Amino acid sequence: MNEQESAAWLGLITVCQLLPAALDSQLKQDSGMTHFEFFVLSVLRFAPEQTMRMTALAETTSSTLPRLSHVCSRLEKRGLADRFPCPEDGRATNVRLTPEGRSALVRAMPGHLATARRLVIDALSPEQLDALAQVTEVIRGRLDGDGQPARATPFG
Amino acid sequence: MNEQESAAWLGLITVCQLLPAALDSQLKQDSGMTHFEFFVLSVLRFAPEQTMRMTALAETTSSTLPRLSHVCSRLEKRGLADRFPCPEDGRATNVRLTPEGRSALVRAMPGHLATARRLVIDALSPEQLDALAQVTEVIRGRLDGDGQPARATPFG
DNA sequence: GTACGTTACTTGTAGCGACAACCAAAGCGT
DNA sequence: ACGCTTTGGTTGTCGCTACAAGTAACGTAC
Repeated sequence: MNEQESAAWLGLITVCQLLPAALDSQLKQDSGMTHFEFFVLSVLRFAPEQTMRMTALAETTSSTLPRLSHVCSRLEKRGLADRFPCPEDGRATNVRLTPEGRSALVRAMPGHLATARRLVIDALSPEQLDALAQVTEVIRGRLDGDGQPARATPFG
Repeated sequence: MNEQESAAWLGLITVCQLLPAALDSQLKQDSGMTHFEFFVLSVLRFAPEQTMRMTALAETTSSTLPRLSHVCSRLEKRGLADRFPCPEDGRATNVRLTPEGRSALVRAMPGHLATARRLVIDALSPEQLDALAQVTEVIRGRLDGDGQPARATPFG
């Protein structure tokens, strides 16, 4: 690894360690919820009927099904969401954002948005934002197409 | 948040969620250690005498002291590191990389490096790597100077 | 219609990190 | 020398996530 590469790598893993902690900390303190919980509620909010299947929700939140299941249990216990069996598929479960969930989300929004701006968005130029979006998209592609590929050349 | 901003933000938090998991998974599977443990060993390796104070190690690994303490306990239990009181300061503790720790690190290196290349480094152009290094550096600065500032204007 | 495999979730367990409480040694003022 | 504060670290508890195992419903082949 040359100097440029290790600078980028070290920077990335450092941010990956610190940023989630900072987001969790702010949301936990100000709104009593995890960043992941916040994210789940956010996604639900823009779904039709504020409702989604567990699998779909897990996919769009880049999470695993067990994790989401646990999180939904907590949200349900707090009255922020509720689950009911899917009418069309007896195996599936639907999660729905409750009015309380929606209002909790709305209350949490400004503080979280301010944090996002302060820590990241307002710190970067438009060009840097663009570059960040591109870079993260590329990495996301690699992470999705994971498993054990490794060889990318057509002659592998 | 405009489209550009939300693309960058969403991309970043997604990567922050997936990348650490991927790194942990690979290292756990192939070498039986966490990415953070690997990182700690890596830092120790290049310290004089392969030795560092807990506080200094916590700082350079961007971690908290309690966390590092727990991790060092585990490493010590596995014989990869050992701790001894600092001669110059009775309050302080020194951590040292053992020969076994060094060899475990060396064994884990190639696989981890390959993963880093596959998921991130080889996926990006030199310009993108540069941009990534810059962006993460800026964010790191914001995260460090955290606490409760928020107001940056001289008239705040 | 029944056996088999797959899909969709849930639950239990174990491990790691955050936070707070704690203890001990230094530094400092008097 | 004596307290007070600060610094350096450890320990205990709780909450969250990963992983594995379990359950239930669906689809399909026979």
